[in-house]
Amino acid sequence: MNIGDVSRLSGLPAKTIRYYEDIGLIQPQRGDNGYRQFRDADLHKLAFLGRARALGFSIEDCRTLLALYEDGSRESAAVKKVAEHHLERIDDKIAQLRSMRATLAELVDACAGDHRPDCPILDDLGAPEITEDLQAAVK
Amino acid sequence: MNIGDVSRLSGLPAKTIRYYEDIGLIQPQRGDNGYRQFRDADLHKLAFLGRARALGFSIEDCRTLLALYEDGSRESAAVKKVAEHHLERIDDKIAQLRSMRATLAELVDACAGDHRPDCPILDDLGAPEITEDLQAAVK
DNA sequence: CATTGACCTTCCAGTCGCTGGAATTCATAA
DNA sequence: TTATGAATTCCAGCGACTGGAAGGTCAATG
Repeated sequence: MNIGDVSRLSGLPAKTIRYYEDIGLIQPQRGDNGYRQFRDADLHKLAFLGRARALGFSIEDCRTLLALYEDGSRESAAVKKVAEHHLERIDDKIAQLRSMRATLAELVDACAGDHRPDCPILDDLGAPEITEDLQAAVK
Repeated sequence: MNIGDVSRLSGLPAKTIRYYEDIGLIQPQRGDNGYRQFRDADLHKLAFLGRARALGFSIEDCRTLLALYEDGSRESAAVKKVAEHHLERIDDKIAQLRSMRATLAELVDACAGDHRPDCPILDDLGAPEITEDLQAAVK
């Protein structure tokens, strides 16, 4: 199989596949013409990588997971540890985004969004210690 | 004020402040010794940028917001539009992360995490079409 | 006056995970 | 033969910084 075929089959761009070879995630053989020759095992690895990346695992995590995948004597605890750690990072990120979202939604709600210049969003960015709530509390 | 002072006051690393000057977000003056001289207005801008970045706005959004902030004749609709667009991107990101999280949590739950090699996480990454649910459905 | 140490400067390189583009070669069909 | 498409390598760029090297400046101390 040439790179175009595995690209179509795995759903990964050819550029990405070459990059994965560059960083040592896969080692496809080469034909006489210099073209990469992919076997089923290579395609399988690429599909594995595509799915791990879709779950948000970093490339280094993917490298680890792939090694565990190929190691018949692995302990599932090792895999679970990687996944749990990643899960925590995802949770952290979600929490951070939700906090941003909450603040931003409040500001968007408070903004008239008309032709006038008055804008609670800019007010907050310019001086967050004087928010509507605080102003209300002071009055 | 020197860069160390504004760094402490704004909470932004000095490196970041220099970077913001590089990309034209701020234009501090220079003293005879070549040191950047920050005025209150510069500090104010930096604080504004720090808060906008903390809400996840891109640098280009920040540039836009700063321009609107300094334009007394802006329309709040313009600000709101930027913020709403950003809110949508945040929502997209949260949705994507939650989807990842759900899949990953399922897999982590299904994994014994002991000394044995059997691992539903690797099974799924290796061949997602045969998940536990599907296996159950087939049986 | 010399030295120390904190602070400032610029510039270059690296991060992460690709992605785009240029220049070139190879394969295949009309 | 020629056109087209697919493959190759290499270099550069994205966003938003961050680290580090090499050197200049400042204030205080011995």
